[in-house]
This record gives sequence, C-alpha cells and structure tokens, in this order.
Amino acid sequence: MGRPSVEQQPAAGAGDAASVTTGDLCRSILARHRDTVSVRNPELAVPRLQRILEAALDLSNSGGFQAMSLRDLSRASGLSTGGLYAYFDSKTTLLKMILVEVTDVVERVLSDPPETVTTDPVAHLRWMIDAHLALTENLLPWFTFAFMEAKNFPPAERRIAIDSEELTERLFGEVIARGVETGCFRADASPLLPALIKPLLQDWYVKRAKYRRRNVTRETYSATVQEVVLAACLAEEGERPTGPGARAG
Amino acid sequence: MGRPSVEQQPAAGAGDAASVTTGDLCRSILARHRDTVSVRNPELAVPRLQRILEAALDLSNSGGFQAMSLRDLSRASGLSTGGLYAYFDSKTTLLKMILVEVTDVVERVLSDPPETVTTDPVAHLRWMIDAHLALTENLLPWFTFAFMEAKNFPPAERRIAIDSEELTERLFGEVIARGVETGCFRADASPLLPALIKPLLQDWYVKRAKYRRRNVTRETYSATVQEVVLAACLAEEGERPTGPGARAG
DNA sequence: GCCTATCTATCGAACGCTCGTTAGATTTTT
DNA sequence: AAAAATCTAACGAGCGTTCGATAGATAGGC
Repeated sequence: MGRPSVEQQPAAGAGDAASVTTGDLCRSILARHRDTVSVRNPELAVPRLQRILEAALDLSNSGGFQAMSLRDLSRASGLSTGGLYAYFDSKTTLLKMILVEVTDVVERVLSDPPETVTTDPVAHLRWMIDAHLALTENLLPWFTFAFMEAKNFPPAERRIAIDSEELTERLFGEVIARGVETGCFRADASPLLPALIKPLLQDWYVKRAKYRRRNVTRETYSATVQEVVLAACLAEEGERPTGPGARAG
Repeated sequence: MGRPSVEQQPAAGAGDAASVTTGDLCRSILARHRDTVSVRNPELAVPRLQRILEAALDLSNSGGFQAMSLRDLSRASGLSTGGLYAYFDSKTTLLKMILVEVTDVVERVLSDPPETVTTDPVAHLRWMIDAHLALTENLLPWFTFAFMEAKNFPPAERRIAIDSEELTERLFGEVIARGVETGCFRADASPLLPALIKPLLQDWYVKRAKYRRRNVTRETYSATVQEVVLAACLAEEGERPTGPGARAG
C-alpha cells in the first residue's frame, strides 16, 4: 500500500480502447463522487470501491440489479452492509456510478479516432466498429450492466443510457454521411443504417456466452460486422435486390 | 357473456403472423395450463386471464418482472392478491405461461412458410424477416417480456428463451445454406450471418419507442433489413472490402 | 315456487421473511 | 487520544404465499 497516489487523472483520456481497465474506471468514479464517498484515503478507497463494483456487476449481471440485495453485495465484497454506505448513499447512486462511467468512456473513446483513419471513411468506419467491440470486450460486465439493465432503471438513469446510445448512433451516422459526400459510399444508403449498426455491436456482449461457446473471436466478429456494414454502404445499384419482396400477413 | 364457447382450438395454427392476437394466446395458455388454473368456466377464465396477463406484461415491461409485486398486479388486474392464485400457483408459473406461449408461436409461424416462397431462397429469406417483424409488432409486449427479461429468469426458464433464439437462428441458417447450394447466394457467406440477423430483428421491438418517434414504419424497417442481409448474401467477390482493416488498441 | 345443500370464484387478513437504510458502538489508523 | 473506517443490531416497509370466510350461482327435493 506504500505507493503515493499521484496520477489521479481522468483516466484513459486516449482513444486506445483496449487499454481502459476496471481500475481506471474506479479511480474516475471516485473522483467524480468525491462528496458521496465518505472514505477520504484513496489508497483504501480505490481497491475497496473496485471490489464493491466488481461484486455489484457480477451479482447484477446474473439476476438483475433489483434482485441484488445489499446483503448479497456485502457478502461478496467483504464489507458489512452498513459499511457499504461509506461508498454510496443509496442503491440508486451505486447504479448511477456505474452507468455514468460507462457512457462517459464510450464517448471519450469513440470521439477520439487516430489521425490515420479520419481521412478515409472506410477505414474510419472499420475503426469505430473495432474500437467499440474492443472496448466492450475489455469492460464486458460494465456494458452488460449498463445496457441490459437500463430498461428497468428509474427514468432519469434510463435517459442517460438512451442518450449515450443515440450519441453512438450519431457518430456512426456522421462517418457514413462523410463517406457519401466524398463519393466512396453509395448516395442512397439507408438512413436507418447507423441505427442498425448498434444492435450488431451490442450482440457481441449481450450474447457473449454464445459466441464464446462457438469459439468466435473478436477479430472474426469484427471483420464480419465490417463486411456486412460495408456491403450495405458500398454495393452498386445494379445488384441490389429488386423491390420490397414478399410480405407476411 | 352469452356466446357458447365452441372453437376452443389451439389458436393461430396458420403461418399468418399478423393474425395472432393476445386473445388467441390466452386461450392457448388456458388449454395448456388446465391443471394449474382452478377456474373451470372458460367464459370467465379467458377474459380474466387476459386482463391478468396484459397487466403483468405492462407492469413487467416497465420495471422488470422481479420488481412487479403481486399487489401491483392485483391492483392493475382488478382481482385480489389471493384471487390471482386461482390463475397460477406461483409467480414463476406466471412467467412460464407467457414465455412458453411466445416461444411456441414463433416456432409455429416461422416453421410454416407459404408454399410460394419455399422454392426461392431470396423470397424465403425476405418472408422470414417480414414474418418475424410482423409477429413481434403484433405481440410487442409479449416479445419485450420474453426476450428482454430472459436474462433475469431462473435457469430453467432462461434455457427456454435461449433455445427459442437458437431455433430461429437455425431456421435462418437453413434458408441461407439452401441458397448457397442452389447457387444464388455466394458460397463464402459468413457463417456468422444467421446469428447477426437476430439482433437486427430484435431491435425492432427492443427499441420500438425510438423507431416510432422517428416515424419508421415496419415496411421501411423490414425492407432495410432485407437489403442489408441480402447485400451480405449476394455481393460479388470483386467489390468486397479488402482485408481485415484497421484495428483499435 | 321455494327452501336447502353444494359448488365456484373471489376476497382480504395474516405469516414468515427479506429488503434498503440508519444509528451507535467498535475497531483500526494516525 | 483523536480521527477515520468499519461493524452490529435494529427499524419499518413490503414481499410471495396461504387460508378461512363469503357472496353468488346451481341443483335437487318437496
């Protein structure tokens, strides 16, 4: 425990998705909630908070946040039920700590592409898909929590999750729009396409167990999504399917 | 009340996705759980069960199944808390009633394509996409419940949801495989493609509020998904994106 | 036609238990 | 010894579920 607590910086300011760790997020959370966490010594607070949050994510992701009791969390984190309240002032605050941190790191990473890809829409789109997948893989329990639980959050917290999702969608939309402008994407690309990319990216962590069972690597998944998206952006008029086709009902 | 209760048939045996109603599902549920529902008169039981289930879906879909108390359900359905137990013997049974019925109707509809589409893989694929979207649109709260809540279900019930999903994926896989055999789909179509169709279809009901707000019709959404999927199945070698592309981290 | 016995469907109070949260005592660190 | 961090014990509220009571319909005997 001897290490002095210098570099208490915002954590992971760079766009390097794969480098963001749980510890980074915990330090950032502590800085953000300095007033609700009553433990003043960061040498104590950071590792304790990390144990609490890791246990909270683990319990929430199997059974739901509602179903996780603070007694469960106490047992899993090693602190007493009362002791937990030194790190958050209500169960909802605990939820918000995680949620805000996740949405924030998505924005930080995706808004900061390396200069090498910004000139080419195809490379930029590939990078965004890969960066998103890398980030979610790295912080899997955080994303599972933030976006699978969101539906059951109180209205204010649900708003945060929805806004984050729309920001991501907008970032994809902007890249595609630039590709259309510069002529490398077809002009009549569906305006729905940015919305459809999101579920493809989410499936990687939502159905993570399935893909692990099938030995699908992130590289394979990423390449496949890139292909599907680019096929929809690049395809020539001539070979597009004709007409709306068969309907049910 | 005066109507005699004839046609108590399995309900919606045909593959006509758009014609399946909540009432159909309730009659089917009653037939399936004849031993756990203690109310013997169907003239009473069907409408009561429908009120109970509609209220249960409504409450569960805003706040989660766990968070819905039977006192909430009692208030919303008009029966007393004790009275509810004439229609199910535990809260988990109530969950199972809905879940099994949803997974069953998906299988019934998607496994029964009209003869007009079975000969042409492109038409078949279009039909499956459209039929799935039509079905989920029609029974929106049922699907929201079955597949958004599934993560927090007890193991046995979660298994049901996962199996249903894999069945759907397999049905898509078979159509694509037939298309490859007959030569109208490219031979090197990604084996991941069937898995990626599912999240595209799910987004239609998971993010339903978003698409409604943007005035996206089912026809538009369906056509877009069909285009994206077929672009990935049909695209020629020549214009496929080259190599795995940029990586993050 | 009426009284009685039986059955069906529903009610609402009560049970044992767990929940999130708090306050005061206790331990650990400085 | 003072301060910081944590623990223990308790509170009221709410949970899923049970169960005896009951209103209304139904059927049979006279």
